[in-house]
Amino acid sequence: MKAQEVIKIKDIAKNCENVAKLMKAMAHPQRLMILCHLSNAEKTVGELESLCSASQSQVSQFLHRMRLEGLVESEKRGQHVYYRILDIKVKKLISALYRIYCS
Amino acid sequence: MKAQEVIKIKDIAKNCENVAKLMKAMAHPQRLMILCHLSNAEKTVGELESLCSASQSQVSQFLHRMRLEGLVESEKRGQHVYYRILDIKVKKLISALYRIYCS
DNA sequence: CATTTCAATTAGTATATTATAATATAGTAA
DNA sequence: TTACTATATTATAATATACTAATTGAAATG
Repeated sequence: MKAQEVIKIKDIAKNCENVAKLMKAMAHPQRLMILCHLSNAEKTVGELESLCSASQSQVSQFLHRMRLEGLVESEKRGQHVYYRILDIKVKKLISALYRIYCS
Repeated sequence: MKAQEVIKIKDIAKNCENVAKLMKAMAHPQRLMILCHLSNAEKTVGELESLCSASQSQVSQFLHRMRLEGLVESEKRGQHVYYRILDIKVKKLISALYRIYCS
């Protein structure tokens, strides 16, 4: 991070609604975990279920919400539904979080 | 951003609770706006009130919450209470958001 | 066709969040 | 003391979110 990066408030202001909305959608331990897993590769609902130790219903509901908000997209192939990240901003943000928290 | 940065899930997993908590605290249009203003310089409650077009009560409650969660700290000087960002991670995250959304 | 598997949906309850309005406190100035 | 300014607190109502359990749907397999 640049030491003294000046945030131009006008630039942020017009985006605050959108940014806050995205953050809100991500701001849940298991939704965040789901996104982290998806940021590496697409996964099926069942895989996410065990990876995130959440119930089938919960995972399905989390994914539903995140699909509605444009964070992820799904595709049915064979007997599974594969989910992957749709919004590139989500990937960027996950990377940023990774750098901030895991370095 | 590196094109194909691999997120190590184990690293994230143990932090998901904390990261989600921080994001949740930031994930509100006006709280985010407050933090953006504070990321440039400390401000009084009254200043934030007009900068963020929120009611006195709202700003006070937002600040209270964010103080409880360790995002900001306050100091009384003269007749004003000055707030500033306490958690360096908040500054880093705001910078990251700025880069993602405003470039 | 019947069964199984994977996923989505629905309903119900509990909890959290938000906005608003009203009131309280603390410090300063007159 | 009174009045004023800055900030905090409280109560309430409306809305949103989260969790659980149960049901449903649809495709695949026997």
